[in-house]
Amino acid sequence: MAASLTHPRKKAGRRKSVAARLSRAAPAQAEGDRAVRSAARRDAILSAALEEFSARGFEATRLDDVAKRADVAKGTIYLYFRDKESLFQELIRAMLTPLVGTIEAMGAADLPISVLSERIVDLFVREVYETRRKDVIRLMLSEGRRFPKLAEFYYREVLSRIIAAVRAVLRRAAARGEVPASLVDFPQILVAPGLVAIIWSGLFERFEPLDVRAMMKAHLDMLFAPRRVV
Amino acid sequence: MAASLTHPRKKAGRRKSVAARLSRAAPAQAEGDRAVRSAARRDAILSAALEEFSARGFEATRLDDVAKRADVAKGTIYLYFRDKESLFQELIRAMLTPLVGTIEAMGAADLPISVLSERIVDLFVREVYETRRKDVIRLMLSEGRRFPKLAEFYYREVLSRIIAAVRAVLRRAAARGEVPASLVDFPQILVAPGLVAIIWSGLFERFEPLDVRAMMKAHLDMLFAPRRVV
DNA sequence: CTACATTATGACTGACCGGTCAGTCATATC
DNA sequence: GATATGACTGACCGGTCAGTCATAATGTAG
Repeated sequence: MAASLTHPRKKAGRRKSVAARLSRAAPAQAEGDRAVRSAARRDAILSAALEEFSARGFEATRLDDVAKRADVAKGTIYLYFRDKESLFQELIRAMLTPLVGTIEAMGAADLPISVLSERIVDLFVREVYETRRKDVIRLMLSEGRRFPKLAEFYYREVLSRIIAAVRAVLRRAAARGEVPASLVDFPQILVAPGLVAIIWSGLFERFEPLDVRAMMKAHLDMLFAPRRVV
Repeated sequence: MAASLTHPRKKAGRRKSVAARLSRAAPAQAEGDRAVRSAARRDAILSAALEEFSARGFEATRLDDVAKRADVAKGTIYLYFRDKESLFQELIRAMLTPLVGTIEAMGAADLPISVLSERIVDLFVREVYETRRKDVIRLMLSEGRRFPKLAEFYYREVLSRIIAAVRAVLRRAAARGEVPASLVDFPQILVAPGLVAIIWSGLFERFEPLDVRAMMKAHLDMLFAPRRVV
């Protein structure tokens, strides 16, 4: 499965010719071939959906457009997903679930604050901000409210685990006196500027650009600065 | 116009009877009476729109429902607003514009950081978080992307002025060494937890409640804590 | 009280779109 | 070569809803 979601929106001739080409190329794995092509289609649909949903939002996205973009008939979508909402949720799940492991891994290594700070910024910028995940998170923020199921899934499977990992790191750092203890109570503070940057980039970037890296760095420097008084 | 936006959703009999009642009650100010009733209707519509929009989002909100809630026929809405989008934008404008003055006023007084910190939290909680403005800001975040005009208006008339006011305060504080200089470059950091709290309350409050006051307090304490090194 | 103006109404229209399903055709199987 | 399979298609249907407009109610002036 492992959705690649990169499908480069090829014009492509009729499916006929594609199939014809493939049929002789790999006659051995008829079974596997099917599965592969099926997964590819699913990915194409998810990728098209990502594009459309993040450009227009859930309600305004037409499944006709998703189909067109994925080079697929509308009916095909319904072979892979129960309905529009299901497609939407699947998209978010596929994009955000992998983040958890990455972050938990980072939390496992017990690093000094100075290194950690850099890692956090890097992880966020490279794995989220410069990625389609930025759009997916934006979608989550915008539409989550109208999909309680989705919000719940996201909280249970993603957010709560990320929070737990971050807390663990913060707790150790706090014990060493590297960060204020109250940060352990509100790990949200740590990521707040990241979220604000995502929002800002969608709404106001064109009026006033924002240097995410610099902002996060500045923020972490403030949080992690050595104190006179604890 | 000064939209009150509080209209308590009265069932109310047919307009006929209301008018009949009023017609004898205040015959003197025919002119003023009209203007007053007209403004009241406008407010009723805005108030109903706020309710519906913030419950369902822009696209999913039916003008039929807004009309019903405002105790008005659908056509009446079109006497006061050009179209659905116009109603939406007007709503946001009416709710958020007043904030600017309040914040600029706060910025004018040159207060020590300890007092200021408290004021900021208080202002946010009392004027936004415990208010319908929270919902309006949520709407702005969710839908702003699909209304570039709205985002631009909001940036020009509200955000940029708030940022300017906040920057002025921060600059003075930084000069006194009370806050890190980099905070002047990224005033967004100051409000980031407030925004996160708004988002959180909409999506995850039911799983894990969040004490906004405490979080903002904690955050500001970190930003404003005395440093060993500048 | 009549005539005219203003304001309000809600039935109606037409575009739009999610979801369906009868039919097609490439491929697999015999 | 003949037959079976099921992935795929896209025209179509039914419901929805923003926006319109003919009509009605209310208010004003003479």
